[in-house]
Amino acid sequence: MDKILVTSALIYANGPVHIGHVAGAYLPADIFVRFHRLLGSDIIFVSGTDEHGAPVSIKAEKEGKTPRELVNFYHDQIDKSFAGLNISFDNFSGTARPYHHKISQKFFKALLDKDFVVQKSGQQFYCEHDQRFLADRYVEGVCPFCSADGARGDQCDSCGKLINSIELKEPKCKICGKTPIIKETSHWYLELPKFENMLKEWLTTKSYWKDNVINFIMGWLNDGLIERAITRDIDWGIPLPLPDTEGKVLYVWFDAPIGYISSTVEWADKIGEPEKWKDYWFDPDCKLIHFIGKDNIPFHAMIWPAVLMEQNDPYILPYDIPANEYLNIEGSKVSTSRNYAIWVDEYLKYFNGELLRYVLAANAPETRDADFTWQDFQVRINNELANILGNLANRVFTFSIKFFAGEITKPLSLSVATQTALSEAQAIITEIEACYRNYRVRKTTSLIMDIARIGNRYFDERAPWKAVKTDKSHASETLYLCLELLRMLSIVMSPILPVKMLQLRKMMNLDDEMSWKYIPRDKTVYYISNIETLFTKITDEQIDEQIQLLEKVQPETAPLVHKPEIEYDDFMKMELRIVKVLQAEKVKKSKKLLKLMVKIGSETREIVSGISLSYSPEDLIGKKVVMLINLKPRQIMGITSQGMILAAADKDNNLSLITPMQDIDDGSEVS
RNA sequence: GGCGGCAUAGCUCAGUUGGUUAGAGCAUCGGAAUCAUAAUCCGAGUGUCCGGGGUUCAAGUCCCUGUGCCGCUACCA
Repeated sequence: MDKILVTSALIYANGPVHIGHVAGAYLPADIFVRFHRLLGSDIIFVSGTDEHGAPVSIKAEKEGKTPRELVNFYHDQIDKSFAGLNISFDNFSGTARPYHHKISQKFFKALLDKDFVVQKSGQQFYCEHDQRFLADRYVEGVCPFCSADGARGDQCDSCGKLINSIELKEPKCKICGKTPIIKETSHWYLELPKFENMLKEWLTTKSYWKDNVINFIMGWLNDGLIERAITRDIDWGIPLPLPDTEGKVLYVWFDAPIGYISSTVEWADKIGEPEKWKDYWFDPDCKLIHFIGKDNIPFHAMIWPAVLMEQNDPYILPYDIPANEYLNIEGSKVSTSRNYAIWVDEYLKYFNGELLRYVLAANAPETRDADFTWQDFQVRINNELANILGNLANRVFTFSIKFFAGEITKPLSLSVATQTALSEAQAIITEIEACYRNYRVRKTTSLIMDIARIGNRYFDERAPWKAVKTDKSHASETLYLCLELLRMLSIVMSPILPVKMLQLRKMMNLDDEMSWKYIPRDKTVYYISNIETLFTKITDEQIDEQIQLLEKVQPETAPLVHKPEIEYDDFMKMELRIVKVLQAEKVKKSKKLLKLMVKIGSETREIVSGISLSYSPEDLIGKKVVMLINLKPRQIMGITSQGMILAAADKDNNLSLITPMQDIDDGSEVS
């Protein structure tokens, strides 16, 4: 018997769940787990919310809550969303709980004692007013690269560039708004280079992994690994288990995967067998399987195994990491910051969770990004679930009741047509089993529908509505086989539609106990009663409503971060002029840069501008734009840039050059 | 610029280690049937498998190259 420990990626507890999360990490895991429960495998399924880190603190402060209150709020909301989708975790924990703190500290200590974690000092912003070090995201200022406003300490949203936070210009503390100072601090680093060979060797045993996972990791390994800081200076996190380290916590990406363990420990406690978690985590025959989205590959396939390798306890390493791709919505990428997503709690206000399970299973992003459209949702529900499957059940049930009082017994012998239909179905079921094992949910779904199609075809060919008038046993046999198919379907499809399949079984007076091995066990008599519609159709109006909701989504207008007031003289220091673009060409070996020759009245100058993604050289030649003339020249890709062209950038970094409304001579000053 | 991925029917996608005439569902068209949620079933058509070259008896599949899109990464305002 297989022993399996399944995890779904911990979800960040600063917002709700969207269907992309579900399609990538939760539904495939749940289907896999439910299938293995049918097989009788010894399997448990854990996950939880990732609750630490600066984004939680910042959001909590904005909403006037404590981090714990915020995290609890979202934990509950997320929990409800998963319940609405019938995701059957054995335990769904959170990383702010004592279990997790204890274990994470132990992990850190083990690595520290073995010198895989080392302390190093460096410089960081410190706010004297708030008396604490400021994590990257707690500092905002002017980007040192693009001079955009509102860049965070770790990254500038405007140019997308990663920033070494102390290089941020005009830094401001995000809590009090005051200017922080630079102060010496120290952090602990995970020495990943020491793991390089071990990881490479380990990965060679993973030939059965999905290509996307292996390729991604080998790319990183071949580039060489670098040490990474695993501590931060904030107060919302797991304190370091060391003396004199007040204000230092473990960085989320270090502690998050440990959440799988602490969730298992919590589960063992809940069932009253506190040591039971070791049966999984310490058993070399237990298969540890992480379901994640592709953005999580480096952590799960590299850092996490490295951390596990050097523990004092005999932890198992991941057996498989079936990472899924992304789910787009109506052809566009999900963007949580722009609120372009289908949130599960919203979805559940309109439709049954089982319907989403079906559509996401049928269109799972297994090998590449998939596209979710509401129209496809409607077609799949109406055409496949309602018409093919639901209607098969309905026509068989109503017929049975109408002509046989709902009682159908097994015939003494089966005709050739019946045997053929049966063996076709059995062949498909064998295939389905293999697909479930290999996480091929998409294929599984279509195979299941094929069984229902066999039922419909067989029913039509046998025409029981005619036979019932002349040969009742012929009609009865037809119904019997269809009921058998429905019974098999109720088992085979239960990992995908657990609740609907129970509902189906109830109408057939079958009990809730299901097992894969029961599939071939035919019933001698069926009693049909209390039939109801399994799947109702979705109307065009309902779909239009959803599409409109999606289109209505307004970009969340983030609060503006203002710079300090300046004097008129400060402004007048800038020499802004209209210039005419004479020449423009792409800078070789660069993706974003254009080299421009511009005319400023009597002068011409050469400048480099990072606008290539929004403008091609032909767009620019002859155009008049605004330029900052007296910016200190700078060498960029071997070219001296003597100034800066002004352009506005939106959230997605689409650029728009500033041009004069009416034609005006180049060289004209702007003020 | 480097690394990786993707490109197949009107749409969404399958195509296993190269091997008959490249498939499914949806949509479209024609027909059958009337038990059923107007549901079902049968039949039909549709393809420069992104372009170009190569290896092979044989290429959607392997190699090279070009184009387009995506991701990571580098330079960068």
